[in-house]
Amino acid sequence: MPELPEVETTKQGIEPFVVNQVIDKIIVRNPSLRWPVPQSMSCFEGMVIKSLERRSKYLIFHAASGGFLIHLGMSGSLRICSADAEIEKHDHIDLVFNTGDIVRYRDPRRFGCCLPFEQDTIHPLLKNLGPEPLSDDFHADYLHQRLSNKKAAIKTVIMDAKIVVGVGNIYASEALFLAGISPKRQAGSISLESVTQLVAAIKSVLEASIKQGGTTLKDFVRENGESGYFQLHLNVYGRGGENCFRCDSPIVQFKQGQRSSFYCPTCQH
DNA sequence: AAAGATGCCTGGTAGC
DNA sequence: TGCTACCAGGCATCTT
Repeated sequence: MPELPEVETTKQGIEPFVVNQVIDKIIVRNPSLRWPVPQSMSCFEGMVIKSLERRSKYLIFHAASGGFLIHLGMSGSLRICSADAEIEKHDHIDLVFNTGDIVRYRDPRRFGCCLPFEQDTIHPLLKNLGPEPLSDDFHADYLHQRLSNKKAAIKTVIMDAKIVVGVGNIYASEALFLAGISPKRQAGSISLESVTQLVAAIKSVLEASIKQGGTTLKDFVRENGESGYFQLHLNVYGRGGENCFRCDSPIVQFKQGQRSSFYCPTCQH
């Protein structure tokens, strides 16, 4: 699953092949993504890509006029191909550059999207997003203020993109473990001191993961975008029934909303 | 009205 | 070998 670190890794991987390059052709083999890929994507043919930006888990291609955004959903990837590369089953979109390089979008589950926006507009999907977790705008006072009076469980709140972007299911569980906070805790009940630890934990988990992504950057450009959180040392995620590395008591798995949560009842309160 | 809870899209994989 | 259950991100659409 591309989480924020994977999207950042992808951005860095394709950037040299994209920025200041001209798109010759956009081939849409299957427009049935989360939302249909509009015909109007062809308007970018002949245009130069001026910059590439990541916001939350969106990649934003800024063209000479307007641009488009790509979300990788949960199974999407972008990779650099040459013209003779074999097209595989789930390769839905090609951005063919006049250098001969192709940015190929693959997404088996088609939960992702590719949507254009007009010059000087912000796409509705990018409005109302909270701060980037690794930016200075995401700090303890901010989060503590946003949590105040919230009755929902802390885990669901930190996964809410209006509060902070890019904290997926895996990182939410891991960060709460590092901060010693139970995922069930009512968000508004958490002290500023604990929130401070939580903010630090979110940043460190994401930073560690981006570092991991960096190690696979070369492989990514060569062929596959498989880079991974799975290389991370996971303390609780996916470890239901196994023993806590810190206290040796069993990790508990349960459902929060529709999602699996993992925590150590001894270490997290 | 705002906040919280639920639904939905899809295909790979684990388990039998 | 084939089947079913399960999982996941995040927006849309309900409830309360």
